Amino acid sequence: MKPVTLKEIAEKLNLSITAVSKALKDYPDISKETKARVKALAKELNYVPNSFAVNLRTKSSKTIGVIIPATVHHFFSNVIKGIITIAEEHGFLVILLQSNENFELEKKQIDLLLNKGVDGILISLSNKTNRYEHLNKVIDYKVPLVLFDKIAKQVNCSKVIIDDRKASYNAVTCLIKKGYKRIAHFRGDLNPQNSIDRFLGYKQALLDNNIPFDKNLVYVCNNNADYEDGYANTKKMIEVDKIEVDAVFTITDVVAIGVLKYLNDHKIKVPEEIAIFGFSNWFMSSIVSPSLSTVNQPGYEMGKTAVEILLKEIKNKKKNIPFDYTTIVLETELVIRESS
Amino acid sequence: MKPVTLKEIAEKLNLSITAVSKALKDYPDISKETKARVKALAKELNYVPNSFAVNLRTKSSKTIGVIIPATVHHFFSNVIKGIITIAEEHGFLVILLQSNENFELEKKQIDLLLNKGVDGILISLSNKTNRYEHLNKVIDYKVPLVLFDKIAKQVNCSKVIIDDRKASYNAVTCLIKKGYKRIAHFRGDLNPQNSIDRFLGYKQALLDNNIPFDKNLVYVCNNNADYEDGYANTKKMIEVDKIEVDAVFTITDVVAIGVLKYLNDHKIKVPEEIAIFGFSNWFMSSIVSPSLSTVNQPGYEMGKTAVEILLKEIKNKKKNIPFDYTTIVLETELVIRESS
DNA sequence: TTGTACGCGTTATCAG
DNA sequence: CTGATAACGCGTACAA
Repeated sequence: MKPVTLKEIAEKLNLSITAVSKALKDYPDISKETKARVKALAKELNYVPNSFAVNLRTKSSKTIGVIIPATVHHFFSNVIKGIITIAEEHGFLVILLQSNENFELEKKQIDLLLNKGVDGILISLSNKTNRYEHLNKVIDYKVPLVLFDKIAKQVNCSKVIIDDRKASYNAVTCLIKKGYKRIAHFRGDLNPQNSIDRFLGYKQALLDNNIPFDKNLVYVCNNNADYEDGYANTKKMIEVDKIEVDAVFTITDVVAIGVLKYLNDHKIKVPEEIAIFGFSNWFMSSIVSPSLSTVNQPGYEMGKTAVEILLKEIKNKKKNIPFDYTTIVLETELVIRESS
Repeated sequence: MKPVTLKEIAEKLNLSITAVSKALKDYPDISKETKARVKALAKELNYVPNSFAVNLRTKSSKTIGVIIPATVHHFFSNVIKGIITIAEEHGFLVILLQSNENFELEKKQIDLLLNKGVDGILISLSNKTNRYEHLNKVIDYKVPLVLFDKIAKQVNCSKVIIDDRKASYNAVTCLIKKGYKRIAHFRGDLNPQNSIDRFLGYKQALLDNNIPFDKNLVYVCNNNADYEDGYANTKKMIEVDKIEVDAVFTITDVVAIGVLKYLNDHKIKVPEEIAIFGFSNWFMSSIVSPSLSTVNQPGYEMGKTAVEILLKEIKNKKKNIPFDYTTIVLETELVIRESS
């Protein structure tokens, strides 16, 4: 089962390697007849080009690298699916790396991908990332780069995001319109843009509706914004801080489910006593009781859009066509359910 | 920012390319002095070997391919995390592909990986896969192959699994011990080994405890064994078929959550009227009310074990050390919670 | 229409 | 200790 090479085909057909190579690629300067002979034999022998050699020659690998903070989040699973699917349709394979919210690891992984010779890189930044030399290095190397979801505005490249601030503003406004007045916010880490924007949207919505902003109503989810954060923060808010609220707006659905669990466990009625509003539209939020109001965040589409931009940049770069960086903002919408 | 090559270093140092190459790889036949000079300059110029060239020369890419049916399942997310993490620690990168439970796609993806020249392949089969030429092709090409989770016994290669039959047997036995007698089973598709084994475990547990097997108590989850399946099957069982049961054992936690949702919606008390037992120990099963009894299925560890075996086979193959295929069976345990 | 010859960047063999 | 030289398999400008 030794792989067949151009050379072998050439020998069997008494042709030069060049002729065979050209014939297979339908160069106009090869006779129809030889093309047919070559192709027939190639098919018969099951010829496939050695991609290592092709890579070396063409200086491209038909491979893109993807770095995400975590795969286990349902949102990222969908993004990945979008990326992989579309990339494959265009003949590109995807190398997946996970930074685990670790800045140092993220830097190392960028280097790994660069050394591997990927044709482009897609990345969603870790929460800890606050310097960008590694990304600028990618740009210096002229390797197309697209940031998605968790981005840094300072970096000069294409981006795919949602308008976190607006989405968050709309969610909180919706709560206010329904009469909720003391709205807590369980925010994410202090560093990520995401988390900042959602917080700012929350704040703005309050101010625009003449509700004073009260920093005591803001709790930080340090534990990676997961279920525990929601539960623990609710517990602290109610049992320790004895703060009374009539609604909670969370950075994430999983956190919201933590809140819900606490409230359910303590027979606090949702939404009568306290309403909940999540973010991301994880499928579980439609299943829990009461079902959760949330913001729909299009994961698959984000992945799809990000690769599409990346592939276009890769193509343009190869043809030496200059291109501008774009920032695509995907639409989100409110999903109103029982919890608000 | 042009990449530096061995040649350039050689020229600047008035050495041969060979000497430089050897120096960098610490060959014993290069003087300490030259080694030092070469390494110093290499570091200064930021030399990194061109991996395309290395691949071509060494006929290996330090890359492994992974095919899974779906990323969105929490279980597979964990497996992937295990694979990626361990592979990276050993200097291997991972190309991820998703078959979407589609046999044709799976075949195509195997070819893609083979053509890419990955050093090994890890695969969890799609539910539709019932022929194995594509896997045998991998073996013919002498590319190390490890099956995990959804495997085919017929294929001659290493495997990492859990003992589905035993796990299932234990779960059902546990239900019986607690006094449940009419236990329904919501099984998976008819084809996958997984699904068959869990069904057989269920059946065996009944027989061993003198409970007659009743095929009317078995429902198939055709819809990819997800939430909808659980809900719809419960509805059908109760409303249409009017079958009375005192417990339901499901192929998966998500299905179990569907069952739970229906029962909660219809004020049927869990576990007093109907008990539920799931499979996989998804983190949501500890959060829903009542929390779900389930079988813990070690995803991360499965991924980790599978790559470790694969990497060992890759290494042995390179050194021409013969090796035997192994089948590792990972331990599962019952997690008893409120629903049973 | 076909073939020659060279280069891609590295590694391996062998001679000095 | 060091360095030619030959692969690895393919692509392409140029010559024939």
